[in-house]
Amino acid sequence: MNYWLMKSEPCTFGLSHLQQAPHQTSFWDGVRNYQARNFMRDNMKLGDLAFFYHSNCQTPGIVAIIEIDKTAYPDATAWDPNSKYYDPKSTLENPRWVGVDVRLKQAFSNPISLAALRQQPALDTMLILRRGNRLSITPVTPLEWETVLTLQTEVL
DNA sequence: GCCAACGTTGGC
DNA sequence: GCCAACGTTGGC
Repeated sequence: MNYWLMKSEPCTFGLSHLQQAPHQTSFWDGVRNYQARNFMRDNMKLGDLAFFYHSNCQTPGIVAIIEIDKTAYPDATAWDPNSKYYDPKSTLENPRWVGVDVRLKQAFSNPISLAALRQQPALDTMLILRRGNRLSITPVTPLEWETVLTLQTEVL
């Protein structure tokens, strides 16, 4: 099993959207970066766990744990001319972009802020904390995963 | 709103 | 294949 961190702007798709989705499950669409796509397409397995990270908002940070509910399949928003994710180079025969289904596993009652993550020396290696990193999907090591969990004081 | 850092594009 | 220009990201 693998661990991941998946980043989203809460005004576009945040924890509240996922909580209100049927079965608290949603297609993770709109990824338009090849490296992030390759992680989803090639490495994400059913049952993998990911941190749900809110970016570009008042308090950036990890707000929940989500689980990969369905492995990668074509992202239909790339075919929709009315979508802001439209990409004319993605065809039905040769889809360029993919997404996965994610299911909410645990919403943190106390989200772990970016500032709190930065205070942890053990998390220096986390890609999300690396200077200039912009990848919306990044792998997380088991050690990093456990370290983040220890910061989550609220148990259930 | 600012700006550093990065990815993508396209001319050559 | 190089690289300048441009667009985007995202913390602050």
